[in-house]
Amino acid sequence: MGKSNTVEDLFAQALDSSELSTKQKAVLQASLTLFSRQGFDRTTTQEIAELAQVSQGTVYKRFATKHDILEALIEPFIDEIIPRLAVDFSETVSARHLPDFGDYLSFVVRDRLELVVTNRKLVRILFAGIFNNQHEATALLDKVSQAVEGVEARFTVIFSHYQREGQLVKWPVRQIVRYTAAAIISHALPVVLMGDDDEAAAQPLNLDLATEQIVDFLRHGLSPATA
Amino acid sequence: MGKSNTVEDLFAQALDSSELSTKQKAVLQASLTLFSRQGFDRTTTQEIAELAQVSQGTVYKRFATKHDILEALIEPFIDEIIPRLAVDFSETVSARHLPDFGDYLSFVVRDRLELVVTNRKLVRILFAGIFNNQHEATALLDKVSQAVEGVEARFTVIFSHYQREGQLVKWPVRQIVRYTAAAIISHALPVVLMGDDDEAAAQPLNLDLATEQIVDFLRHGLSPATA
Amino acid sequence: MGKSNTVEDLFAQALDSSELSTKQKAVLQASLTLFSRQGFDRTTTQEIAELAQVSQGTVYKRFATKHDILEALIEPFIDEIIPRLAVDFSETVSARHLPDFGDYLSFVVRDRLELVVTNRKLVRILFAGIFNNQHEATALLDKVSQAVEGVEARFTVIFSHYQREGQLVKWPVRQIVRYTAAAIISHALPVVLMGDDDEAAAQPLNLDLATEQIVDFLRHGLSPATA
Amino acid sequence: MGKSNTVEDLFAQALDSSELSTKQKAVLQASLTLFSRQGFDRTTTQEIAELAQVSQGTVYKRFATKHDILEALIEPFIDEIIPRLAVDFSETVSARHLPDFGDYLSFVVRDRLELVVTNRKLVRILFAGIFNNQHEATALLDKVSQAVEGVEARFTVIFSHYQREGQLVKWPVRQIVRYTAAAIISHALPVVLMGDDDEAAAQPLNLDLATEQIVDFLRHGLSPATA
DNA sequence: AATGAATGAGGGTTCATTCAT
DNA sequence: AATGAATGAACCCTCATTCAT
Repeated sequence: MGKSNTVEDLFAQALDSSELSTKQKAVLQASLTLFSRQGFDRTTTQEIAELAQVSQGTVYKRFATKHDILEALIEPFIDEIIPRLAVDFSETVSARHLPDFGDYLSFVVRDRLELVVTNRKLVRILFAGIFNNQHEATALLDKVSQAVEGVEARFTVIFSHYQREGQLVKWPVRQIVRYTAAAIISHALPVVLMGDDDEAAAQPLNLDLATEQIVDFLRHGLSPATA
Repeated sequence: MGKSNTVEDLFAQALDSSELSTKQKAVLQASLTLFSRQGFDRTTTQEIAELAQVSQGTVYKRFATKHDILEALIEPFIDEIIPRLAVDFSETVSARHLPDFGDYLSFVVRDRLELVVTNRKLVRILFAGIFNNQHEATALLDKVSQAVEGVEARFTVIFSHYQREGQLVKWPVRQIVRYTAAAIISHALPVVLMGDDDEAAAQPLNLDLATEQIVDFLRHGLSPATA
Repeated sequence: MGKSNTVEDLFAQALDSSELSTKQKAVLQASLTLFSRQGFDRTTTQEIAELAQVSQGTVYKRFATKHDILEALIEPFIDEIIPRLAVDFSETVSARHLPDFGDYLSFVVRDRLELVVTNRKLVRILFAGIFNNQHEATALLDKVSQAVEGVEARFTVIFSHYQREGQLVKWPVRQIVRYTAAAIISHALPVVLMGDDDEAAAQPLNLDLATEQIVDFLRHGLSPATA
Repeated sequence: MGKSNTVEDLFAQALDSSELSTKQKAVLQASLTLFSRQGFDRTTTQEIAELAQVSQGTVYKRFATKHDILEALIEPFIDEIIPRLAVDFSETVSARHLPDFGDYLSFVVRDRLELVVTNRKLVRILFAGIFNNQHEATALLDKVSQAVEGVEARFTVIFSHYQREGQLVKWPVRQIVRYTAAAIISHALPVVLMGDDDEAAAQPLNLDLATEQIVDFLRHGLSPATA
């Protein structure tokens, strides 16, 4: 059981646990699919009911409004998974004490890629919300900011190790994180944007290859040699 | 002045030229603001009419449907500006024959950053559309793909120059473009996501600083030295 | 003791007797309170179930529809209590043979006031139904008419006694009854309309004083002297 | 032009004036009829639209909610007509200086009867609301109380005149008003409760006869002679 | 060209009622 | 007898779109 399981488990937990009946879970699953496919506003509760093979009334038995369904999907992701993963993650890394920055990068990049790809429907919904609503955008950016701050110290420790050993440029943590994230997203974005209708084609990303390329890039940059 | 004007001019042209009356332009401007602020689906034609200080009937005098307004905003950006800029840009670059890859990067990065920041409302609308609708997403990805292909040859020429001189790693054009774009977006995203309600605070990005950081990153990468 | 018990007993009987389980009685009691407080249409079966501390299914175990609950509350009042009271009452009066019209009035007025106040929740429901629905109104007016007709002969006998002795004006029975009822209602209405949420404050009517005032009015009228 | 015109004019004014279009007035008229016939809660906006020969959307063009329609009907009656009539009325009476209490009573009773009968639909709606909702009941009782207080002084003046001349019992104003109102209502109630579907049969009350009976009652009371 | 009243299809939501456990 | 999850018809309301002026 590697990192990948953890991610999936956390999400599965969020859906499975709770006192949700089978039908309520079907409602959430259908909503996830439809919100992701055609957007929150263009998804009718009728459609949700049909896909979940449930009556419209059942949709409203547990969730008072359509927006509550959205929150039921997003909140566990925002409020639990993101911060928890951040902590788990940095703990795991320190524990392993990866001596080589390349190994560290491989680990981080692969883990993040997997997280995004696994939850790509949710990521799509999240981003749609952010781009659609400046309030949501600000609110989310704040949450992310706080989550990052909460674990920034850990990263500082980790990074300073590699920096002392001359394996990592001495930039502020945030800047290093930013470019790492950007490189990851540049690979993840097409996967996130592409349709999921054929669930079989849901793994169009070669995780190993992508990781290798990103790490290559992050280690050596575009320039083949330092001036 | 210089490049910046070009971008603005092109967009202004797209709005001014046409046979649009003052009121119709007000409609487009109001739609741009509202779609960007609260999303296409959550913007009513009533709201557009009010912000444009126009009757609801007037909105429909020129545009048959609400979606037509969206297209009137996006299409010039997609169909004309992007490809034209790509061409203009590569022509300008070849013409100038920047001998140093760093200079080239500075030029490219600053130009792109400015493009995104200037048109951030439109960018927001575009991304919201993409994340909200898998069809739109696929369609747009295709268009971008084609646009890139159209100018790929030019980039190949430019890049091979720097590559021959040992200033640029010998990766495929697409990969170089991808990471360049990713680094740019990592700086542009917060600006795009932040609200525009206070137009005065609309330039929270230090263009020079951001350009410098990105170029720094793209030239030397995270690693301070090559193994 | 005395008349008051009769009224309450009759109503209590109507609820207790039947083959109603404890829970079913709780349903009726909760319905009475809620229908009276917020109206039949604005009371949900959910609310009834909650106030009765019973599941929604239980509500429907005994009563096929929500309207059946209403009928279960109203019908005993309409079909049994009103006519029976009318009979009991006129019998009691004849039996006692009150020689003075003032004494007769005191007896009648107090009895009626008590009846209305004791059953004010039901009265509220009844009136709401009447004002809300012209069919119900007509139907009820008919029933009341019939009930009155049924005992009109008795009243005629009683009244003619007082009329012969010069204690009562020689108006038709209906007219005498009408004004008596009107005077009673003018005192009972505020009590009926006021809220019952604080059951302790449920007796804001001084029965003795009200009776005295009404009798005073009915005996002497507004004019202090006859022309 | 007698009193009757004044009452009708006031109500007509309330509907006609305002900046209501023909269709909006039709909506109000249809709502008045339907609310009165079958109650507010059992009237659908669909039915209102149909009776008003208007689309459902039109109903909501001027009134944001169904409840707003109710208020648009009731508020002018409560907030303007009632207090205004009270003032107009007492002024008229003082001006005329009716020397005989019987004449005064005739005037008052006829005027009130006419008011209630003319606006019987509204009265029905008002009472339904009161009996259906304890909050509304309390609120309305307060308003009525205030309105009465506002003109109580005038009545005191008028009444004391008759009282000094031995034409009126020396009871508090409120009590005299109460029994007068009760007697009026006892005649008006059947008319209010009866259906209006056949508008031709809308005058089932002989105004002259009813007035005469009530005045008779109020002057001499049930007792043919004072002890 | 512009207006704004009018339309009506369709959406989110409620709630009386049913039924498997 | 009792439960409470499930149902689905119907309701209030919204909003893109039309059209007479």
